[in-house]
Amino acid sequence: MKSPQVAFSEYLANENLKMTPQRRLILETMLKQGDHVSSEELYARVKKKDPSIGQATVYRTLKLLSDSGLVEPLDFADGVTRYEPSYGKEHHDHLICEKCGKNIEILDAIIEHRQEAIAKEHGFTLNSHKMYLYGICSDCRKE
Amino acid sequence: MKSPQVAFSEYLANENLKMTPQRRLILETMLKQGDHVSSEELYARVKKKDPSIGQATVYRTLKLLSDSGLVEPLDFADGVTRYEPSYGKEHHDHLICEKCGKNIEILDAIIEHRQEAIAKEHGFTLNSHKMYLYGICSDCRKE
DNA sequence: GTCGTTTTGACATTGAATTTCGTTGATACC
DNA sequence: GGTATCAACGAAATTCAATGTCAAAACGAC
Ligand SMILES: [Mn+2]
Ligand SMILES: [Mn+2]
Ligand SMILES: [Zn+2]
Ligand SMILES: [Zn+2]
Repeated sequence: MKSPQVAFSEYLANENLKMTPQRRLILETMLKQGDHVSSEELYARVKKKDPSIGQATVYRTLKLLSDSGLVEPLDFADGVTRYEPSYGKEHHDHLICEKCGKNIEILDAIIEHRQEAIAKEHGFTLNSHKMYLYGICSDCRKE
Repeated sequence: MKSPQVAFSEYLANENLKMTPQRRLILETMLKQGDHVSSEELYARVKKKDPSIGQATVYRTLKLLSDSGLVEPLDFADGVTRYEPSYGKEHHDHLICEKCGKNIEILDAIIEHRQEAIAKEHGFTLNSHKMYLYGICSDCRKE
């Protein structure tokens, strides 16, 4: 399997776009950062390495990373779009505590299978899905 | 089962809020309109009946209707929050064509059951969930 | 009627995300 | 080397849904 960096370079080349130091740094930071980062949060982190970078570039690059499938946009309903590295990673959904924000990654074969079946029943080819479960975790329930 | 109008009045009374002509009209229009309306769209429709109404009132009333459980906010990822009447209606999720926007309401007992089970496995009490399936419908695939 | 509270509509403000625009920087060709 | 071309950049302006502010109006209690 190609490295994310190579996959991104190939995507850019394919779209007649260029790999740049900024794009490289943003991808690098995103991969290190791990999960569920907002554009603002990523911008702050990137700025430490390269204070001259603009936040429009971070927004623009996150869009490129989404389009290329390297990164997945998430909607935890907290007012900002968050992202997680998705290249080479198994798909998963999220179980979120509405009180403390705790976020558990879940994957259920039965659900995934039913989603495909439902789409097929209605004549759809399924491209993607979003599923978020919202509740209260055991820690928060104790209080 | 109470009518939505009565249920809303009772909710308002319970919260020490008042039923007003504007709130009545907005609820009435929402119920007639049916499914998947944005606040702007609803505002346009309401304005025809009462041109003096302000759109802040529509936003405010939609919030009340959400809080009271009469209406459900939806996120079809098109940049605006949409709403549908939910009082007395069975919960459902959505299967959306990414090309033509066709929107099919779905409900799968197996999925709903698994969602509960997953939450329980992780010690969560499940409050709600969002599930959207995105794909291409058969009509759009023909072209 | 008066008083006190809630609601309203007009308007201003917020904040994430996008767009604009002049400059920078890489690549290609000579 | 020089220079023409064009994508990409950073700063700032703009967009747009949604929320907040505020003075006036409506309502209810008395
Ligand atoms: Mn995740
Ligand atoms: Mn629906
Ligand atoms: Zn919690
Ligand atoms: Zn379609």
